[in-house]
Amino acid sequence: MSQLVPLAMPPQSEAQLLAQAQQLAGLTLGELATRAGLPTPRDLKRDKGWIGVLLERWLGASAGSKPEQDFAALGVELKTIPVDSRGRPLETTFVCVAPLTGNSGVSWETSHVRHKLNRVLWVPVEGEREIPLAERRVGAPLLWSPSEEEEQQLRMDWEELMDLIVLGQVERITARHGEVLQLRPKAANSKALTEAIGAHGELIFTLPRGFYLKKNFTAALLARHFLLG
DNA sequence: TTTTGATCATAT
DNA sequence: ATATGATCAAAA
Repeated sequence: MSQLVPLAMPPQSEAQLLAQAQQLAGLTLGELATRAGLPTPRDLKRDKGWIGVLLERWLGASAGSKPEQDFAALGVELKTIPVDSRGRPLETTFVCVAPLTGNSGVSWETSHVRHKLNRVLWVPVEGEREIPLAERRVGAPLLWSPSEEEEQQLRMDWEELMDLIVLGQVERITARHGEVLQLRPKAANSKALTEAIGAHGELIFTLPRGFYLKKNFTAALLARHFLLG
């Protein structure tokens, strides 16, 4: 009999990671926070990453803001995803910041997007704002890697977006570009600027951007899990 | 109601 | 400023 406690060390195998995640399914965020010794905020307005941090603790992720996969030894990334009562995503999923300079010769194969998404533990969490944060339940986890079709979709969008960035068109990119992967601001606020390439090859300053998975993509991946799994 | 653009907290 | 964790909220 193993008791329900946060993993004190990183899991040693995918099986151990998945088993721990499965133990959490059905429990509320309030229970998990209490048992992890964390206070539960009234809402997420000023604690947007709180659920992710809470689940990192429970699953023994190498804590904090290291530029690594959450489970470096396993090559696995953790993503919590807010879902509605039917299991459909309520938000897009941030993947990583987009490199706006130094992109000569970059390829999909060596991209940060592909690396981050190579292996992901998805943990759905009830996300409707009508449900008090402490009462929201954790769902069944899904250990996922992109199918050939999914990788192809991601690669097409990534290449389109990166082409525009390299050609100095970053400021013409909107969230409407891309079928499954989009580029949107990822910054503290609209005054934070970073270097990029301008339309005439010059250095410009623009908002930092991030790659996000659109809801159609994550919805399909979760649906496949719930229908087949 | 849904999506796009903006934003919040923390550590380094 | 960048990287971690994302959700908020104005606009369409």
